[in-house]
Amino acid sequence: MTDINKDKVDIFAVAKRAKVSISTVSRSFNHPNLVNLATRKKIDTAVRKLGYIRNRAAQTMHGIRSGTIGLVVPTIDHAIFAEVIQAFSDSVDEHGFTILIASHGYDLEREYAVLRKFLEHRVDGVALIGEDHSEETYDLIERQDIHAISLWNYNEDSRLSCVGSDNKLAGNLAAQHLIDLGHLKIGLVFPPTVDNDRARDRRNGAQSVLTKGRAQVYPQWDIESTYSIADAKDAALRILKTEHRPSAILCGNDVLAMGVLYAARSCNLNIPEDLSIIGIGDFKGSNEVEPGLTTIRLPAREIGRQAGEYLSLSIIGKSVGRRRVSCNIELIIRGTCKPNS
Amino acid sequence: MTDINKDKVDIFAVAKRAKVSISTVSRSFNHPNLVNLATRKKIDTAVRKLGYIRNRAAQTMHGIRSGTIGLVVPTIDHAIFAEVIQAFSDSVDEHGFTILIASHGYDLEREYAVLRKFLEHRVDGVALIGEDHSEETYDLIERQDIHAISLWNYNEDSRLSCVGSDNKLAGNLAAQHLIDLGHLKIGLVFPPTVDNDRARDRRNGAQSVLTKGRAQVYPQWDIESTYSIADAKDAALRILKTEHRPSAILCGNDVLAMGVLYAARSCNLNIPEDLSIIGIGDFKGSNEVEPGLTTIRLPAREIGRQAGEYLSLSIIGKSVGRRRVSCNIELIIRGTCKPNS
DNA sequence: CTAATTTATGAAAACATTTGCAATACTATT
DNA sequence: AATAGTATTGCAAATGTTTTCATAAATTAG
Repeated sequence: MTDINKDKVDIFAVAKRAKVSISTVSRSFNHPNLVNLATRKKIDTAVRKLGYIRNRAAQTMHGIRSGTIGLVVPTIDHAIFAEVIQAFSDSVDEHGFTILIASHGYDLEREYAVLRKFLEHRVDGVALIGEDHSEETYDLIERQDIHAISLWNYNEDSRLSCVGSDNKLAGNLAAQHLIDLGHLKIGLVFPPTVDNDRARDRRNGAQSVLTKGRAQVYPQWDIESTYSIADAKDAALRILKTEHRPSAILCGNDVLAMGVLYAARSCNLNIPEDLSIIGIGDFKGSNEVEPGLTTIRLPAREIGRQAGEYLSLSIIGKSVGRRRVSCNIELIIRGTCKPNS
Repeated sequence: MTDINKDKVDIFAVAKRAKVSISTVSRSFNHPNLVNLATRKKIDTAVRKLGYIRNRAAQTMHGIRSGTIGLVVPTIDHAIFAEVIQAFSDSVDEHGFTILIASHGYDLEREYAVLRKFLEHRVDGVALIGEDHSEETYDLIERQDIHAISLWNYNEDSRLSCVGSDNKLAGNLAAQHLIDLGHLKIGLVFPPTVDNDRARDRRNGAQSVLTKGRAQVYPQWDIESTYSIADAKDAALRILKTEHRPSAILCGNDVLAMGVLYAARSCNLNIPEDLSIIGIGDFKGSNEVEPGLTTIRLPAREIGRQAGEYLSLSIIGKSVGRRRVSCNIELIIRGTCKPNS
């Protein structure tokens, strides 16, 4: 077999084998134009024979970028975050970055801990979801002066650069659609809003329009459900089984809306004849359910892509300063809402 | 404010401020029992005041583990991989590892490139999905002698350690269930099987049972669909619209089954009266759809968790050698299949 | 044919740590 | 009080690179 020098395949081994100095080897990687083609070839074959792989840790020590970006999400296992993560990852990948990822399960203390860990790894930048973070977290980011960006929510007063959509507006639009259709008895299914600005904004946005529109939201129609179809279905069953039920239900996101839809079906209610349902998000599958889910589309992939792009450029130095990008949202009318009769 | 020495908060700065040598500072982190409590406290306050964060890159250069594990997946944006990733991440996190993640979009060349990149970052271990990898990839893993594990598929002859389920058996079980119910005209909706051993195994598993059971699978009922509800729905519509349609459809995974379910609904077919549907996976929501999806449960979280645990231990040195873990699968009977009349 | 460039290479310092070894100070034992 | 041990600390070498500076060789110009 090729003689792999089992012990220590470092730049010295390569240099020795190629009969040049380590400086030349290093140069042939970093500034190939400064080294003679012939020697470069010698080095190349040595690298190949030895199976040498550069050590980024050693490079990082020279102030050279680590080539990593830390991404902290509440949870990976969400239809919606998965989509953002994918787009973000693809986008930074194009600039040569690799992502370190960790989830904190909606626990801001853990988020802080994760961020610290990332900084130990000397990530070149970090991306967080939303704007609810502990003061310690914001402090750390500012003190360490690290490139940072907040994804998913847009806020013109954001403390960090942000790329996202206006979740309050999303709530507004959803509620307005129901009001426009003449619904006045409206149920609400939302996830917990503590430490979750996105959900909070949507909820507030919806509430304010409903109040203005003189809609009724009886407390027993106002239900909290974790992000899970199963939970939402259970929650919805509680609303729907009361004899006095709303004519429409507004959901904090499409997964919850799916749960409500299934709950309705299991109660033998026809959608949208007996109940209108509107979601927020426009997740995969929302278009395909029968009937198609009426919802507010949030451009997840677009947000991930733009955030990755901006953060990369900002690290590379081609873009500077804070920036706030608002990604458009829109009402997608499908089959789960109809005018109230 | 606290005086953060903007330029260079390294171990020297801490040492200086705490009036000790850098060795002592280093020791107080790595072997706290070797340093006096009083000095440890001095160091601690210095660290706090300066906002010092250790540099793992520098540590890594001493043969100390980097504390990272590379996870290479075909795509992050899949209900099922998201779940595995989450469980894997949580599991390795408990041992202090952080994951580097990248997707290759079912392109094995890219997978190899990603693996190389991970090795440059000196990950302590890598996890790959399935067993279809390029020879180069396997080669690299063996040559670099890095801790590696393959997730998701179980195979007693696997080249790497593996934690997963027997996908062939999953196919067997699904097909057998349909045969047991008396179905003989069966449609198939599967994802592309090139470079995807999981899908291939399921398909082969299903086929062999169907053949043995003398079921008919006309070519026009044997459809390929990418992993997407939308695609699967379209594909299914093509099968269902022919006058001569199967009495049951077996799907390569639950997402595809969902698509088929919606397609059936949009054709006004009653499930399971007019058509039986069986999936593989038991994803989130499969239980909640109406009717609940009959499927083969693959324990995604369990696989992720066990893989993370095993890989961590193997890196830490508490476990050695190849190991193959088979996670149980089971038929989950819900509402989408009924005996053929 | 010599001087002035340009091209190609190597030596050594720098990067931020860890750790083996040696030195010092303190405590317990006889 | 002297000896042996133990606890605590510092010095300096080592880790795997990159990069500055210096030097040597090759090329071009005059």
